[in-house]
Amino acid sequence: MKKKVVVGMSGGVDSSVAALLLKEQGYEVIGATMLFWKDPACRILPEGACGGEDAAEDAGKVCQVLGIPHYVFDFRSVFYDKVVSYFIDEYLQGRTPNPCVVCNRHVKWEALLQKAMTMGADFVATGHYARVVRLPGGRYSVANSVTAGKDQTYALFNLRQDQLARTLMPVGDYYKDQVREMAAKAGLPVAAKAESMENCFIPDNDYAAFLDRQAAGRVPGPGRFVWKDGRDLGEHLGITHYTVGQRKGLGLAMGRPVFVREICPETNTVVLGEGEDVYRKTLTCSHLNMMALEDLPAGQTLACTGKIRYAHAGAACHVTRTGADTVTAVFEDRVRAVTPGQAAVFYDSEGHVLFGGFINKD
RNA sequence: UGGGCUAUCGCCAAGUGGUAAGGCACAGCACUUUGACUGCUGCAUUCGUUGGUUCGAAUCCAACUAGCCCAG
Repeated sequence: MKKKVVVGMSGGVDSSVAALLLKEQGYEVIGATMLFWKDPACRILPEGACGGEDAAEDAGKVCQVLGIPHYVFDFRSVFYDKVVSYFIDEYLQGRTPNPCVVCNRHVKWEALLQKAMTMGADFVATGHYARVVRLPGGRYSVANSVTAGKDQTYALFNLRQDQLARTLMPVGDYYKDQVREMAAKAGLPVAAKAESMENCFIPDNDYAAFLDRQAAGRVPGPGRFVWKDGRDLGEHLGITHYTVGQRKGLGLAMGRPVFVREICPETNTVVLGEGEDVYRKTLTCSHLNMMALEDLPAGQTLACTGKIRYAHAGAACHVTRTGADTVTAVFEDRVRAVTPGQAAVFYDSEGHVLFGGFINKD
């Protein structure tokens, strides 16, 4: 009997080709588009934004061409509870969230997987350029596909073992150009579609305005910009407008570039410094999720590569278990803008995700 | 209202007779399944105002205006 797989389809090329490949591989494929967000205040979603209505429309067309069924799942309320509210809370606490990581864990691989199971599916699939690998010890991990110009494993670090066991990423072995080619050859209407980018639920990318709308009354107002030595530099728009390492948008003419070094929600203050001041050698993180590594016993130190943001090449470091749910990483060379709220993901020399967590302010 | 100093893009600031550097800020684009970082491009026909000298002035002269400092 054919294995059944539900493919999360955003209406983009990658997930469309994922469906195509699975079909060719002999799976019984079901297309599924998830509705995440619909903001009545902004009806225009950019090309490729996930979770909008035109996403469903495009995905539907692709499914028609492929001759597979297409479902639309309304995940807007889970998405709000798990992703949007997390996003808001983090900003209100002066942290910088990564909604994609959280969405993957709690929506794409939780709500969707559940739905797929109730439909009798064996797997869930996506269009990520990554590979799910089963290690000799039996554990699952993800690795960057060698063909990927960019790494997508960072955003997947938070997936659980049982989720990975039921995950397929069929485009993980191809180059982007090949994927577009396959899409074109199969006559998929989305072959030439632009890459999706930026936050899918804030199409205009104006975070601060989004927070003002969504968390009206809870957003801390203007506060003070303070130099690293405590000197007052003027008024800021509110801590939700800034993130560690930020240079642009401060509105301060200091004669040279200055950067956000720290955000202090307790005092509603944003601490600034020179570019140099934003480098650090250590970080601690919590809310750990173990992947290739089953556990890191207390006190034990592990040499690995750490990434502290999506587009980070990775840097050599040593991590040590310092608490029940905390780990400290010491980098060989200082890393720029360690930002509370962002994920820290650790890899072995093969590029497998060992584990990861969320960076703390310390 | 005695004396001195200063007035160049939103901020800082080059320029001292030959036809407006640069930095910051800001804007746009590129990059990007998060925020950032980064890169590229743009950004004073005009130098407090009004006259004068000169072939030619932001640069010299005069008056005026504004701010700062020192005096009584």
